[in-house]
Amino acid sequence: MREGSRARRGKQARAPLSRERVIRAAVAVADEKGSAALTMRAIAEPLGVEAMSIYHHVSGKEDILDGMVDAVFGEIELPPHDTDWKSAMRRRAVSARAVLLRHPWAVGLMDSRSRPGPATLRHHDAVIGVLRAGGFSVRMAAHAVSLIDSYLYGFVLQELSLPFTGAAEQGEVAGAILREMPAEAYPHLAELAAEHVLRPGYDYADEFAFGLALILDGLRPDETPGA
Amino acid sequence: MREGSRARRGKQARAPLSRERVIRAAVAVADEKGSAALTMRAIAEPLGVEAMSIYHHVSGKEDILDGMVDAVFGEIELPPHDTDWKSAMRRRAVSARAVLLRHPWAVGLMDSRSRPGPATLRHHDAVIGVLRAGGFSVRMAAHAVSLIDSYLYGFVLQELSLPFTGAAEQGEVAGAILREMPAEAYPHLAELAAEHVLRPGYDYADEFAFGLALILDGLRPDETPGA
DNA sequence: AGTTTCCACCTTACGTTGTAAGGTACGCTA
DNA sequence: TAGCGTACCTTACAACGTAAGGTGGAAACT
Repeated sequence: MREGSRARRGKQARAPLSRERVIRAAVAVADEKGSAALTMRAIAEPLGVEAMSIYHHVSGKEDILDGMVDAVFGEIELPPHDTDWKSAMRRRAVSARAVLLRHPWAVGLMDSRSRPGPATLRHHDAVIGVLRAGGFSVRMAAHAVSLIDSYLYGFVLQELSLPFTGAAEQGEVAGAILREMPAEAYPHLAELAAEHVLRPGYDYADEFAFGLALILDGLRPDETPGA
Repeated sequence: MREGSRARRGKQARAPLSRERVIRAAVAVADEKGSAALTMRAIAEPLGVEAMSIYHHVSGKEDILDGMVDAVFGEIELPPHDTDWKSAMRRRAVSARAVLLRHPWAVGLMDSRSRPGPATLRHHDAVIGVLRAGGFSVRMAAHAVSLIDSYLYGFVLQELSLPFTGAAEQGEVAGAILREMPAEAYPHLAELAAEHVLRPGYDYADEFAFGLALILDGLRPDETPGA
């Protein structure tokens, strides 16, 4: 029995590490310095600790990455239960996109990381739950989750691979790329850039709502006949 | 004038390197050993060359990664011009998915890589071209491309993050995960697993067609009114 | 022909990475 | 007081990307 052994009176030493504190620090480093700067030494430093000390609380870097992905899922707003499934799915998707943009390294980590954490499982469980409550069959709920999440992750992936983030910058960079791109070789790309992307007010982020609406309107709780 | 200086008669030495040969070798290494094993030394070895020699033909590893992504786009079948836009888009998407599964590292490289190569540009140009020919306005074509590609990349991303690849393995691993997952904590997940994913004959790959059909059926060439 | 240039590749070396192995100091229990 | 566990540190190593400079033979000029 060693209950209460956590008590830590007097001698105000540095708070002890924990898996959670390590992962939180890792998320902060990745957010601020980028995922390439996410080294064990960089994680340890803001914790006031040497790199090797981390290994007493996580099993290795892979473990940290798993934890980071789960932490991100924990930030995503669960779909609300007090509306129709469509509004709930939309809210969840919008929240998820915001979170994934706030942690740009997250989508990149998602492939290669196949062991979901508790927050991830709870998240998916809630999403399926809302669909089931909305009248979706198990099979249709599976279809819907796959479709919505594919769109979500793919959209963010594309958004992140654009060489800019704000609508302001957008025109500049796109214009520069377009300039060094032979317009006669790629006429449709050139047309799309000139008449759409480079127009003032264009923001790729606006595309998200279009696709999401199309998908949600296409989904229906009742099994599609003959499928 | 040094035309013809490429002539290389007699003395059958090792064929000289080139950016293209380096990139091809890199693709082969990533395909066979995984993207983690994609080191300069690993790329050099099958070329019969030391790592540093590569730097005479590419500017660095980033350059190789850019080239690899472009090579992957080059493998994707361009949408055919001799059918309706919907069939063409479907064929292209199916081909793209096959290629991305053949090179599992490609989706992961796509974010972080923002300078598109010629094959990538030609690919996108052809896709937009088919949509325009099908009656899509520039604006609607942009919507459609964004939507379809988001779904495509996102679907493959999810497919790759599954800890298995064949339908056979699928049941086993999913069953194992489910066993160590408290069913009462994630009831909907458990239900979905038990009644859908673990059923014989289930294959996540089949989901692709469902979402793609829904998206393509939701798209229409004519501008949506009021948008 | 002799000389020079140059190109393709190699050697060596450096700083950084993840992490294995083992050391050290403090506080709890006996 | 003795012993031990916990929590952190030190040192060390193989492998990474790549900077800097070397080498040797074929091509190009005189």
